[in-house]
Amino acid sequence: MGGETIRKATIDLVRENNRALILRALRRGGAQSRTALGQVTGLSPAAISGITSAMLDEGVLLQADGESGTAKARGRPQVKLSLNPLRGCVVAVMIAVNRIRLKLVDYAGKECTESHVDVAALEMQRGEFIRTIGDAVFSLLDETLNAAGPLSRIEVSVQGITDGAGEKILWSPVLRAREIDLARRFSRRFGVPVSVMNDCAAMTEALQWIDPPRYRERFAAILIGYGVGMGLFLDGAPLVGLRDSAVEFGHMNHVPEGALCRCGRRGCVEAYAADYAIWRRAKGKDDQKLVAPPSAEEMALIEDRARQGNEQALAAYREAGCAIGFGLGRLFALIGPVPVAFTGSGTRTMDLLEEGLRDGFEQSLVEDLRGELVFETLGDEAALVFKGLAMGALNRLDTEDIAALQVSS
Amino acid sequence: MGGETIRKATIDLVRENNRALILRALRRGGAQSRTALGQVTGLSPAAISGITSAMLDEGVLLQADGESGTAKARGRPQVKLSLNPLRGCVVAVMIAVNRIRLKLVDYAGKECTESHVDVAALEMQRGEFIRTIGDAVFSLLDETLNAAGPLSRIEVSVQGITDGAGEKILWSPVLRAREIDLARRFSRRFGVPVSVMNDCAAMTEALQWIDPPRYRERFAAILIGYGVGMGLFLDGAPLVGLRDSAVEFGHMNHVPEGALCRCGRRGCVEAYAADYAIWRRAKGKDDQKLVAPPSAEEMALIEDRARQGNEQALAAYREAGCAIGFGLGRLFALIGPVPVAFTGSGTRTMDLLEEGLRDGFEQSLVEDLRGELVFETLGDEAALVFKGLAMGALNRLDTEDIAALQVSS
DNA sequence: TTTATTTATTTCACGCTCTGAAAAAAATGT
DNA sequence: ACATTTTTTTCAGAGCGTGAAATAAATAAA
Repeated sequence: MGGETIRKATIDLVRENNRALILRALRRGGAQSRTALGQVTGLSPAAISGITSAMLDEGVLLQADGESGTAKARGRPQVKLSLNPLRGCVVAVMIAVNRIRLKLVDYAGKECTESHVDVAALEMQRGEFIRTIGDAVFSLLDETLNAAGPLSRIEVSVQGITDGAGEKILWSPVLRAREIDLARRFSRRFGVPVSVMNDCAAMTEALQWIDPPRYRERFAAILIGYGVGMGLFLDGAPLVGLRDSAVEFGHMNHVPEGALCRCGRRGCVEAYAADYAIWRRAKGKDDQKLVAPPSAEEMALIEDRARQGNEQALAAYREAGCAIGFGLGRLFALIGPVPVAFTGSGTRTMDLLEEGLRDGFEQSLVEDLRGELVFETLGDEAALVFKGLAMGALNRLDTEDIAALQVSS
Repeated sequence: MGGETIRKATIDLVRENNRALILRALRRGGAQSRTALGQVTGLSPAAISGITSAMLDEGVLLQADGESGTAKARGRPQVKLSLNPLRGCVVAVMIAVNRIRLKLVDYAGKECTESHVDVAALEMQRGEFIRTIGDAVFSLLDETLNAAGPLSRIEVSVQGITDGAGEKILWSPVLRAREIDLARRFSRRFGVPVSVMNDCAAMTEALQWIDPPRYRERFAAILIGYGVGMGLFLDGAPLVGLRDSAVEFGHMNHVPEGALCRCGRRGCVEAYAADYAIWRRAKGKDDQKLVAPPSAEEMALIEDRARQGNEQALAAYREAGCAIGFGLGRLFALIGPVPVAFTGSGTRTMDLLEEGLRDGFEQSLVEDLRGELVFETLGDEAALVFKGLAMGALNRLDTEDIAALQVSS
């Protein structure tokens, strides 16, 4: 309301805005006729006609010349327009512990090819690491051949902290190097825009496309597993810090002077809710001693024990849930209640966490006015992250590159 | 980046945007020549000429016909344009405990008249309360006579919770009634748009105008006194909840199962940092018992005692600061570090709070990466609130009413 | 098979925007 | 009185969306 930086508007801005409007309608609603686009966007038939014919010429759109979907209607049949898959493609890169996964998605949003590289990233030098990813992208492009258009964007996700501009990895628990300027290095090598984002931020972009009624203006995505991460979507965009990717829910303090966290401080949410925290609590270890990250098998053992009624294991899950619940309560105290999506390996035991979670939430909740805690648990976080990376990249491609009017034409 | 709802753009949008741009330049930079406006906005001389001549005709702008500020320059002298004070006026209403204060500000931003009504708001019925404020606005308008233009907007602030749309007071500690729909009632009586906002939200709007270099994109305003409130400015606009005014920093949990708060829950920041919390701690009272709000004299007594080295009093201030420090650390964990402005009666003892504040902040801080805690203490909160109300109202008047092109013309 | 009807899309005149260049205005210097 | 300098206005030009009319492409009816 107060201080958005307004910029000068020219006539071009109108066209760019309306081009983006039409692209978004097609991306969200799939192939549509010009008439349908007119209804969705509110633009006049004349405007739709002008804009789409330009985009057809540019090779951005495709006209469904063949059959008409709506047969035997009375008048002239609608001709459906769709995004041209060959207009370009984006590559989504997900950096995980010891494995880099890649997917290539065409302009229409279809996943074409994928690959992965197993690497000991924690032991790699910055240069080698960057080269490895670059080579993997190159191979994937090679493999795709002519199944998709030319590379248009690369989008990278990583667990950890990226910079606010989406250019660098500042720090990641899965990497040894710091301050890795992926964007500059890759955009030089591939000649296309490159962004880096936190994996939880990528998940929020995905949720928006997967379940728009629920995840619309404001919502949060929480990843529980090796650590605890959060992506926050606020007023139509992922919240990103001015200097870094912000949203360090896992390292928000839960209890002053509380349990020891990997980060060296005490009482972080993560020190109660991450794998290692649950494990050490269930094992009755000193919560002021750090433990090595437990394996999936070890966590399964703890889970079994809890399900068999072991008090200490149950308490570990309860306290983990409680830390998250208090954290959510504190978040809601600051930005109001928002729907939450949980993912990650830690959500396998969501039923064990839930009691503590609701308990902690209730205790830290401000007012009964504030509405209920609305959350759901989503399975495969990797699929979410990829979806978010791809849709984010395509969306930026639409608005920044394709909707934008070329200076020379 | 992801999902801003784009709307259809027409040619009118361009004009409206550029009109708003020029109005903002004049409001921020004071009277300026057309040339200067061109440099600030980036618009061509032709565009500036067209827009300003329309606004002069409409009576929005005023031309400084008399002397030229920059004498004896070589060429044709610049003619300064300014906002026409008589274009309209706004009334800012600040609802405080037992006193309602009003200021009338002309379109150019000058405070014209002010008044106040002493009322026992806590004992008033909804209808009587609304009528009392309305009458006060009426009297103020009467008193102003022709010193300002016609009433264009009313902006009301209140301590407590307003709705997200800025129409109702949902709950306030200084009022008995709930769900007071001021906007509808007043806009019917006065025939102008009316907004209601939380007092801390108003302060953020003020900070933006008072010290733009420091308070630009993101910052927080914290009011310490009878209670603890916060206004959060995020990406160019005050953060407001979807259903209510959100940002309940004072009732964000500090310690699970902690001290008893006025709100009935335990461990809220306010239960450590508000007047009554400091008082009861310094007096060695049970922190699980609520106490009546201490008077200014009683608080001064506690302050004296602390300054004389009384351990218990010092601890009260230290713990109050600590609660705020932890709260800030948690806020920063979620949205990244932002500059903070403190106001309110509680800041008289900022020196006593500061040690605990920095201590708590350090303990809850995530990384040394995250930058230092930058804050300042500002004196008179009422002045800030009024400034915020007035500038907010004028800004909305500019963008929503004056920049907007009339349908019939 | 031909004609009427219906619906989708395109075309065109119009009014609006900003821009760039040229013209006009208003001061000072010579 | 004329040249110079700077500000402001004017005007042609290109681009945009709109609304109305024209065109296209199908089915239903004759």
